[in-house]
Amino acid sequence: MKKKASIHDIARQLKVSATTVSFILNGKAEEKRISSGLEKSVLEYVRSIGFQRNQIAQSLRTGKTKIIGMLVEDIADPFFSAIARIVEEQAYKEGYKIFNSSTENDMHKAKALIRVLRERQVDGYIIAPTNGIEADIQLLIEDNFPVVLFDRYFPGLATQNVVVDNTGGAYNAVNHLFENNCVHIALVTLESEQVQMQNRLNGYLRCINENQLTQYILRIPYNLTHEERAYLINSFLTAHPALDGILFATNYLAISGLEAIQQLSLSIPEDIAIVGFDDNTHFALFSPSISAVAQPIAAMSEKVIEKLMTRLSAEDKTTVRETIVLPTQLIVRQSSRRGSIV
Amino acid sequence: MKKKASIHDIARQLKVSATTVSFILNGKAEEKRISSGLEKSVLEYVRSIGFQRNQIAQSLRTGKTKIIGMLVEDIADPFFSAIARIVEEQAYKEGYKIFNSSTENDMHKAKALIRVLRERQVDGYIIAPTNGIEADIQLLIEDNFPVVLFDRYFPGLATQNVVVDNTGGAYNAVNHLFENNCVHIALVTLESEQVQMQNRLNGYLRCINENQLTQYILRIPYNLTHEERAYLINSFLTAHPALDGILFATNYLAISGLEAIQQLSLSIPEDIAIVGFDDNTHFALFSPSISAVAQPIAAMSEKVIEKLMTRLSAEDKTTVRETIVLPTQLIVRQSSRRGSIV
DNA sequence: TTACAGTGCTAAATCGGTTTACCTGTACCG
DNA sequence: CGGTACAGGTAAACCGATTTAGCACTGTAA
Repeated sequence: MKKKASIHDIARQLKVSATTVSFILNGKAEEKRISSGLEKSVLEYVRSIGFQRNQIAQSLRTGKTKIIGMLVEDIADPFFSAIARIVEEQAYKEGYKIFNSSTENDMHKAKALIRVLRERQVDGYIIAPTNGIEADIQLLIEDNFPVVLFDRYFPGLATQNVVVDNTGGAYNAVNHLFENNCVHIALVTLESEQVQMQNRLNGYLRCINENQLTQYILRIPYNLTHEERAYLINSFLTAHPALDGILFATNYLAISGLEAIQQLSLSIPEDIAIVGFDDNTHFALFSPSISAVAQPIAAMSEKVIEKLMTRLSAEDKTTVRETIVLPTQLIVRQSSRRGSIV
Repeated sequence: MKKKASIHDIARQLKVSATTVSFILNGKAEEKRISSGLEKSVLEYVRSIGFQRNQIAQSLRTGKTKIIGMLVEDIADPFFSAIARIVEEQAYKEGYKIFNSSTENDMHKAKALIRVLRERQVDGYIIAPTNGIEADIQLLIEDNFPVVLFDRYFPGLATQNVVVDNTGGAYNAVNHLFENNCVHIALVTLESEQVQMQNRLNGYLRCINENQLTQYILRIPYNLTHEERAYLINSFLTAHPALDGILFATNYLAISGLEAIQQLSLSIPEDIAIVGFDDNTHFALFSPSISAVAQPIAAMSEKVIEKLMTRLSAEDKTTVRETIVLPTQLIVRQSSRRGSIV
């Protein structure tokens, strides 16, 4: 392995000091009163040997790694991977790299990952938090790290948060089902105390109560397989034959629900109308196509990285507490169109 | 921001040398003849203050960052994100983190990303290469970096490669269509010289020739939108009304193809039978469900990381050239079942 | 008594940058 | 001529770990 040239090697070759080379490479030639002749010849030499600075050494000295730690639920989930993609791209433009990790919504994994990220000296954090890591995040804040939470957050923490209007999105979806002649509308959700799930539940309940309907709620445990979820939904549908509309609180619950509905040979939307929370590229191509509450993924990602970058480059290191709520959009497709009551 | 404790701070507190602390923290106490009493009290103190070593400093000194650079085509693509997930998990177990970046199959982006990863001193590379970066990878090899290519590779390079049997997979898919009574079978593929696409083409051609069928090939440029692709496929189908079977060479081509077929109101599989290359969780839920050539994603990911880890921990730094070809599996669903010729 | 081995521990160099504090020489001013 | 300002640079400390070489002491055998 060829030994890589260092700034000192360059200095030696050109018979100048390493300080000078460093100044020039950092564009401080003028500020530090290096003659433009010398500047030019150093830059020329640096280019000619294809020098690349060692970022590790730089990080050690400056205390800045230009790395952002990101914790998502599952990087293979289309929602999170779409966000990761945009965040990575924006960060790249600012010279940052991302350490991305999947928590699987497991608090112990999340805690361990935060620990690793701290050892790695990341400059800031983007986290879709699991339950039970409130204290760990509090410690990050106390140590003055920029932290942006997204998708869900802890109301008690002084973080910057970027979420969607889960309550409104769920309300609109249920209301849409009601307007399409559904009167026994169920919510299939996760057994989860996370704020985004609570809000989807709240939106559902608000609409149910406003219209004096009966509530039907199925709570599915988090770590089940697709088949197990489909089985539970199947049983639920069988137990409540009156159901004529369902809001699925997540993307993959909708997928499992479709499976169950197929098993029972119910037809959509005639027997039962459905809407999913969180849209999916494929929903438009199912037949019938699936209605969904779409989250503004690009806008979310950009807000997340924008907020983090602002904190990272801020002189003022005081913590900011701010929650940005982005609107959802109900995309009506075939699965929920049954002609309105009128 | 609380100043984090360093190994020197610990040494000062305990009135021992930093050397001693370092030895103990690295489990070399016995080897370096540190008394077990001292070892215990250092470990105790370290635990009590929740000390975390600075990995940056460690990396600078040892020359190992324990970071792997990974280049995929698009981290938001389900194929790549599924692989990224497994690779990340395995790497984590060995104490490695991953820098993941999307090349968008753009050679300039890929080159720039490799440069960044080098500056960041990553220990090894996992790359789904784009065209035109053969030379850049060659440089990595010359500098003795472990490099594992996957999904596609350059036959001329001394890398370790993990790919699937693209030729066989395509052959089987076409053969399956033929056995299901298709006689005008098209291949819808990308305008790409990459080896995996060439091999899918070869598999198609082999089966077409063996059975003396006519070849119909549509090559779609790489960077089109879903709508543009659907439009091209629509025109192609219109121009060749005799077609009764299609193999789509990628996941998203199949999706765009479905759109085109819907537009033309053709019924699947009666009018036209289809098979996609690369399976998708949702294909089973379409109606009709979509047949696909499934790639062994878990096996690929594990091979990739296993090969890289072996090279990383090898004493012997000589380059290994090896290509692992994993089998694909044809998953027959409704979209291609039309009763055989018999 | 000397020499040698082993025990227990540490000083200092090192990795490759950045940054602070200062040095030397020349020009200019009054 | 003395003093000041500025141009053009550099030496050395520093970031926080690892690692090499070796020091001081004790015990033991010749």
